[in-house]
Amino acid sequence: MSFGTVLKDKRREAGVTQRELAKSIGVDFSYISKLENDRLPPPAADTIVAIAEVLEVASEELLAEAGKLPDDVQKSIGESLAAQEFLRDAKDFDLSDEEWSQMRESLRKLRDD
Amino acid sequence: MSFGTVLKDKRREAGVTQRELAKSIGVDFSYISKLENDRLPPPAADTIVAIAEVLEVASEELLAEAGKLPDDVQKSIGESLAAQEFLRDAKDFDLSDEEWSQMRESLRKLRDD
DNA sequence: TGTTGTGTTGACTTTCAACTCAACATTTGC
DNA sequence: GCAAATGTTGAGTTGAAAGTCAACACAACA
Repeated sequence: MSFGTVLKDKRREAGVTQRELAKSIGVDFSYISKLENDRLPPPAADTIVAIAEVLEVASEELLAEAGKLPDDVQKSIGESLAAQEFLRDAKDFDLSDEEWSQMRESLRKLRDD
Repeated sequence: MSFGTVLKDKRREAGVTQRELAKSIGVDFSYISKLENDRLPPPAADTIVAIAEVLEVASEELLAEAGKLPDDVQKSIGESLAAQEFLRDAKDFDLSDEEWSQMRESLRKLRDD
């Protein structure tokens, strides 16, 4: 499932035309067409987030398909040495979805005093 | 402490000239000069990693100063929906260094059964 | 049948990242 | 104090990201 395929499916589920979607995020409609047919690489993270908002889907879904991180997340973890160290380890461990989910739990526990 | 300042300090500590460093990573020496004086934005993540290797410093240190993630980490977490969800939460929590360190501990515990 | 709404394609543009090249300036060792 | 080593600066290059614009295709339906 490519980014284009997912985008096309989600857009249709939302009952929106390419022209409508394009207008509401401020790009040319032909650009949407090319994305849906994988003629162009996925757009910038901001644009993906804007698309997700219009189509009312979780932005992470489209972002992951595109292999991009939202800009704010990218910035906050990129600037933190401690976060970088964590991510290096996490990458080396090659966590499963289930394990990432458990890490989310650990996060929550860290905070719910 | 800018990227340039850190680079200059680390390079001098390593006892290496701009021309030597430049040659060993395959860029022009004038580029190193501009980086050290913050006349240009930090280089691509790959280049930063290459610099760190030559200077024998932990790449994370320079990467964090530049606000960049190494390409392999970027790729592996960018493509994972579960990782994205974790990072969204982590960013919202705005973890301290100490807390990131604890998360690393949780990671380790997840694996050493 | 023709016109309206929707999607596709090719060629081009604009901006930026990541540099290089040539010239000049400054510092350091003798 | 001068020559060699080292560092700085301005202008230009190259390639890729993120699109635009104009033209055409196609389906459907009045």
